Amino acid sequence: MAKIEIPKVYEAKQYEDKIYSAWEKSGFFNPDNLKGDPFAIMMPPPNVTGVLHLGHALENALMDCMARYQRMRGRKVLLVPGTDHAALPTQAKVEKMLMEKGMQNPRKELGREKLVEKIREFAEESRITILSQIKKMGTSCDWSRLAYTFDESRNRAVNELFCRLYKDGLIYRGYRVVNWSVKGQSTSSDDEIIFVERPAKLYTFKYSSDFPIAIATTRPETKLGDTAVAVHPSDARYSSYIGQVLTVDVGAAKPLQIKIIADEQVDPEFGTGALGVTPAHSAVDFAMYEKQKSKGEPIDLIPVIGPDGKMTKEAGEQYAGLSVEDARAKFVLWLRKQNLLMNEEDITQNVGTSDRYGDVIESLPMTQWWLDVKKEIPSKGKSLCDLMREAVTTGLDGDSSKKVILTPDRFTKLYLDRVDHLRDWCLSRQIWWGHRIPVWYRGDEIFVGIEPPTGEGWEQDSDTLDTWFSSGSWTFSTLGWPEKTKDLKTFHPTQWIQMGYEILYLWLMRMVLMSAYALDEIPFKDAYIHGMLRDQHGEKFSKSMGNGIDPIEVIDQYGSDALRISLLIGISPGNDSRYYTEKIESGRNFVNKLWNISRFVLTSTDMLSPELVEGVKSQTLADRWIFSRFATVTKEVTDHLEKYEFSQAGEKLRDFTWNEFADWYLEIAKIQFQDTNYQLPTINCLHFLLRNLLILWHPFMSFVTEVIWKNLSQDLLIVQPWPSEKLKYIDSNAEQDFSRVQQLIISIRNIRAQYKVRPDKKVDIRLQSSDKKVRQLLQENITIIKTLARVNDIEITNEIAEPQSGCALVALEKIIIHVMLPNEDLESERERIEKECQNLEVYIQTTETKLENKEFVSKAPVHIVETMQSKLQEAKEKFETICIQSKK
RNA sequence: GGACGUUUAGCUCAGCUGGUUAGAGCGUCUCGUUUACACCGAGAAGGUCGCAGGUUCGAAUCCUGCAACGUCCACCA
Repeated sequence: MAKIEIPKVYEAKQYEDKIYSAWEKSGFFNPDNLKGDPFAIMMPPPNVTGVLHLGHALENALMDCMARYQRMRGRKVLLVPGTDHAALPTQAKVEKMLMEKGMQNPRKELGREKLVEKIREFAEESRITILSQIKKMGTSCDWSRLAYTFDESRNRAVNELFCRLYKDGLIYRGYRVVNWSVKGQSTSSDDEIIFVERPAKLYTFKYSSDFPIAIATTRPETKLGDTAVAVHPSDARYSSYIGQVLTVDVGAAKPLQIKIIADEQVDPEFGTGALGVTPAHSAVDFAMYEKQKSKGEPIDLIPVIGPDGKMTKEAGEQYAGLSVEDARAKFVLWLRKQNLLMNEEDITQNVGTSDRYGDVIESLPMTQWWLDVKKEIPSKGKSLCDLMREAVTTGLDGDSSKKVILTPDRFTKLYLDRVDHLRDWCLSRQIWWGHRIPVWYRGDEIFVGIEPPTGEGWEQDSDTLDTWFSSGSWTFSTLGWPEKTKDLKTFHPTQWIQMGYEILYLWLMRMVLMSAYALDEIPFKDAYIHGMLRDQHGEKFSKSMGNGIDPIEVIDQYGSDALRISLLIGISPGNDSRYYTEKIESGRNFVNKLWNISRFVLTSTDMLSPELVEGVKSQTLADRWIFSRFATVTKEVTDHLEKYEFSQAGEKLRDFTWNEFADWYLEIAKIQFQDTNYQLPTINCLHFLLRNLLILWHPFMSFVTEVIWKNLSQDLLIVQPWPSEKLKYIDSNAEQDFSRVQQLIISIRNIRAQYKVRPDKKVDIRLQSSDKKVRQLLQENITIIKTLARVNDIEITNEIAEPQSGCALVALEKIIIHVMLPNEDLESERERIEKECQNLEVYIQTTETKLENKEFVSKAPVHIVETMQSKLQEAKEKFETICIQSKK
């Protein structure tokens, strides 16, 4: 059989694309071609606002590692790929691009149809890029089930959900205060507001000179729409005024009717302890407005700011049409002139801004579509909030099999806190890129339905739905819901999902809500929450910082596997991690190491028949040792992966591969090749271990393992069965014995290095042990010791010999090593021994003290005490031989 | 104002339910062109585990307090 030619260096670029197509062609990405219990993972669909960044590379690494592991474990794995149309962010992005190209107002200039077309073009381009990037990352997803949050079947799911929720009375149309972006000319949800700190002025004033209560505000211009003053019910200063209505004229269109109301939420300590209530322009004040209404003591609501961000007619002639800032200045000036302004104070305040348009969010009253999260669902007797709470605590309906487990656990608490603070969700957006609200109007008539109504004159609501409304149904809309498909039955609820903590509220909660409502199911059993990827200084990656890194460039340079392994190792769930060049270089180095390990195994041995590999028989100590270690590591890696401890699994596997298999076993295999008795079994061991290592590594480094595998088998690695925990290989005697030999070799190397013995110079040694078994062990492994420690002559003896001059002395457990130094250096040898003796003395002393402590001996577990005793004994023996003997 | 996270070797981080003399990668130092690999090999140096208390026979690990950094939340108008 011809020898195999394998290049010295693994060039990832040459193989990756070919391997990916081979996988695709094989059909194993599609669970229909697999057997076993279903295991579904839904890919968090990347937004088509842009292309993938390093964070996505981390996500793909996590998902694909899990998918491949489960597939090899014999599960019917479905990983659904997809993208998100990201309604408002995408429209905002395209509008911005159009404006940069010179357009003033894209919506006006293009109109609905043309603008949507522009956005679609952009989105399609992004989608195509994203999908190809996912392939570059090696993600083993089922492309036949590719989904898009904005495609037809997802639209059907969205409409169906909307209609059901409407029929259950959970979706309603209401005139309420919304978060309004003037720049974006649209509402946004509470979750899409970013609070930024900025300096502001807190003005304290009275509405009129005879008004009994002063109020404080940072938004004086909104006070033109005040209809109440709220005080704390137990605030003695103001209690006598509660219930009174006072009329003031501050220059608004009509004199204001200010009612003094009591509200628990007012902080008597802040400002004057009285709050000017502007129901139209504050969510908090609006809540008071509603409270008053339900109490039967209504107050008015006067919008003084319009959707264009300008003051309205209600604000009064002199203010109408002014910008908020101008109106504020003018109103403050007026207050000052009237001598009503009592104080001006610089403070910092948190102001909400639109996450996409960046402008300050105005609170305005508008008629919008809302989802009531607190209202009882007729058929269930509980609210959507209740369902969300149940899903992570008791399980839905108290069924613990319907419980979502978050990893790490601490996110459960954050989730629950959030559920408690949830307010009704504003669903409608005044943008055009998105699922159009399935509601039609004709005069006063309203029609809500999946299909448009029949008859003349109906007009569909021009608004679209919040983008998260469609992503919320992702786990089941991707499986064909509302049809009762086979996929839905097989794969829902899904098993596992991963996502960053930044979308825990935005997405995870909404998926739980939708799934619990529509299917009475949780969307997934396990959610793994990962941290954010940051740059080397711990800064967020961002466009404006210019520190972005293109994952595809990294893959081009270092390979997909190197990127993957460097993202997976050294992370812990929920915590941020840093990305830097050294990390990926060491990933690349390891990939190459595995490549060269394989190169050695494959080129230095002829190809073997599979039968021979299966019938492997380990013979030597080294064989038994490496098999035992392999079995232990297999079990550890499996256990870690079962617990989603990717990093630890990878680390253990790397340590085994590099520090044990390559550094020790491979070197010993070279020695065993020299002996015809061991040659064949050694080759066999190498092949067996290589095969299994490739399997264990496959979830972490899919490409390179598959490339190497080609040399071993006709079949693809992707569906090879995961090695069962070959516990029969575990051999603690072999591990102990081998470790003795290792210690010995390391000690000799150590002495050689210390005394600068040239590498080509072999030394003579004498090994003394009173233990017959140990002497036998040394004798059996004498060739290994000679070769790896570069030793010429070894004398193994029972006799306690006087150390000769020019000889270094090292004591190991049950072995004393005499290394004959070619160049005598008595001075440094004495120093070395003295240092060693000091260490031993300290250790012996502290250990003896511990063991003399009766409480320790009586209370500590037996094995701890026993280990300590034997360690002490050993140390004492060492001390005896080295320190006392050498002093003679 | 709350909540959460982080603080371990020069750097980046592991260390699960408390138990051998605290680990890894990178970097540093010394030596090395041994036919798998210099994207390598051999060896070494380097840590009072943020601070102060407490619980315990025993604490990096559990409890309390404090500090620094970070993140999220909240209506301080």
